[in-house]
Amino acid sequence: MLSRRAKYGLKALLALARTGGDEPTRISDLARDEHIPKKFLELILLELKGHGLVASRKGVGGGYILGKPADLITMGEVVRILDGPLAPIACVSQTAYERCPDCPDEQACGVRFVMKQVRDGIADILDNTAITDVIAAGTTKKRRAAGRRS
Amino acid sequence: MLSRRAKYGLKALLALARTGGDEPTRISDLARDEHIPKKFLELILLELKGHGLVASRKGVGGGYILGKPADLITMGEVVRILDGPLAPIACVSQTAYERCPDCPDEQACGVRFVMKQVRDGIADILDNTAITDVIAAGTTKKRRAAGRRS
DNA sequence: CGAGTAGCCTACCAGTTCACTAGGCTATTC
DNA sequence: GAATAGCCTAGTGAACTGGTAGGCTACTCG
Repeated sequence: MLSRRAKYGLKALLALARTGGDEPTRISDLARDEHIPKKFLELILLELKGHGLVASRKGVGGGYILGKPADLITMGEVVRILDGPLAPIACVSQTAYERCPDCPDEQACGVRFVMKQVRDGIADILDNTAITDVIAAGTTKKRRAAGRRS
Repeated sequence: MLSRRAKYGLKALLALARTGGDEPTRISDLARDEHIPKKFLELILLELKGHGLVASRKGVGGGYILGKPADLITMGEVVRILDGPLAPIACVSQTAYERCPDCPDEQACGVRFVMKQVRDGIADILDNTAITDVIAAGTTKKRRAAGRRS
């Protein structure tokens, strides 16, 4: 499950990427346009800033801009920051591996076997989709974006 | 995230499928062998029974057996029963669709666009993997089970 | 310089979910 | 009819979710 935190964070980043320039966007504008509770968004952006995905300027004329090129920000990165590991179960996570206490032989575990495939499938999509890809798909959305991935 | 409920449920079903026959297995045996809290497993099996995935017999010599052929029980079905929809976000769910209140145009939503792919990826794996497939993969696990899916 | 703006930071909170546990009831078998 | 094994309802503590509140700090512009 994608939390609202992650959903809001993704929406905000997409919005920032769409406006493009180095003119910062205020939290309140972002919140209004994307229908996100302002104070909550504040927290989310702060966390994204901590990971360098966005940068901010204070005072009049301040706000947020992207912290690095939009094509270097992947959906996977954002989701991992805001929601933690992509893996449905810790014993198949690349970034937060932890073994199940109740598993005598990990290699023989059927649940793990299947969930590993699921994790790989999710990661394959999210780590290979940058926010630029999403925006591009959006602008050409009427004619079924084919061959989306590199 | 896969809850423990779902994990335990899957493990129990796999165990029941492995023993195969029509000799029922007791909850307490299942719990001991699979390292699952007994009372918790009881609840889980009860729910699976409600959906016909397992059947039970009471009294001496009683216990649980599969409620239908193992090759007709998919991982997706089990996860949906115990954990709800596979979709990471409700607006892309097939079984529990719900529109986001904060989305003016669903077709244009970038988050939805990507999460739809994720949902489809997850469903493709889980709905096409029956518990027999998992067991088969386990017995041949040393030589890299290739071409797993139909 | 100083007023206003806009982000920063800490704290708090209600509601829900998760992972169990308790304990009695009921059906079945021998 | 006693033992067994599943059925069923309830409860519970801890963690997480999705916010809100409110003051502080940095920055800009006149």
